[in-house]
Amino acid sequence: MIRRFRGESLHKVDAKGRVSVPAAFRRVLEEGDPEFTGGSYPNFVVVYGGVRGNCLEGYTISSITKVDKLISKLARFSRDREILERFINTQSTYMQLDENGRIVLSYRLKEKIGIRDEAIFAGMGEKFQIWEPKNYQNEVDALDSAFKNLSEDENPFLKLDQLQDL
Amino acid sequence: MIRRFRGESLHKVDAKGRVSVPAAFRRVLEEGDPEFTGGSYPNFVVVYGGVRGNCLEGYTISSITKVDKLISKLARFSRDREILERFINTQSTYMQLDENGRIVLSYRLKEKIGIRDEAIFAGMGEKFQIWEPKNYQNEVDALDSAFKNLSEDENPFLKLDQLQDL
DNA sequence: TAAAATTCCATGATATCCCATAAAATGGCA
DNA sequence: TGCCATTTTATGGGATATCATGGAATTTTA
Repeated sequence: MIRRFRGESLHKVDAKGRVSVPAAFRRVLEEGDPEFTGGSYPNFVVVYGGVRGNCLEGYTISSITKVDKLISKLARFSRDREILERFINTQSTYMQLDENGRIVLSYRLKEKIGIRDEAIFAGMGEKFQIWEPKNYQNEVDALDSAFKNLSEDENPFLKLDQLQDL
Repeated sequence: MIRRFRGESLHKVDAKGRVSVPAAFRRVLEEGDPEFTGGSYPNFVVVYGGVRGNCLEGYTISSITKVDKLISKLARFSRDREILERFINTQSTYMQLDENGRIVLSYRLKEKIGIRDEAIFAGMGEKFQIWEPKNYQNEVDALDSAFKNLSEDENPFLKLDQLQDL
């Protein structure tokens, strides 16, 4: 089975910025790090810039490697490549779980997404997101109402099955 | 794992031009120098000419070697090759980290990119850039607005997914 | 030999490691 | 199926190592 990031949970962020990564997510990070062995702790990548400036996004090594390889196919000095590198490499950082399954959010990262002493982790399949709780609730509400306002043929659930037919 | 240059950080440049290279970048430089051993300090290459005259670009030995090989494929006396060699070979220099993980930016280099007493290091995957902070902010803003003004089918993120299909 | 560059040492700040504990989840097993 | 033993999690505190930076001493070089 290829595990995916699923579920949401709330965690304390202590004075040093340490926060536990949900245990279920750790399993996915371990599977997604080719160099992970029982004795070590998995590496992964956190992207903090990009389209959504209000949350952090965590990627396994193998899924970010896929993205990196695609970017490397673009012409070395092209504007497109520059934009993507800026969003995906410049505005990201490697992280490693510590022995207790935690990571450290630097002051800069906390500030970026408005986190003080609590964080919400949300599974998004191939990636997960880290949100400040209030912002997260707003995001959920916004998505909810956006969905309700869609017409029948805009319904993404229905589009899913159309994709399958191709 | 093949580490890539990720993240951005601000560092002081002292009167002698010394500046710390971000610790995370040092690891990449070490991995990218075939001759690096535990006891030594990694060599790498800084390009100061190139497409953008307003920042320096740092390459690991192995990634600059890739670029060199690409250039070598061009016809020996072609204008293209001459131009590229001028930018990548002539306008570049070898550097080595000192024991504290610093490099020295000569007066000439600092002047070239307008640096006084602070520098921003930005990870760009296979290379990293060194910027004067204000110029860097301008560049980021310019990229941001360039990105925002793109039409749907010009979006480099979406182009990535199309690449995936190839 | 004076200026410039390089090496060596010092230090405060930050990040990392290591241990401790309580709560929760898991797993027998009668 | 109810209870206890064991493991896993979530969280905190203190010790230690690394990092960023400055200054002095030494070497190079022009």
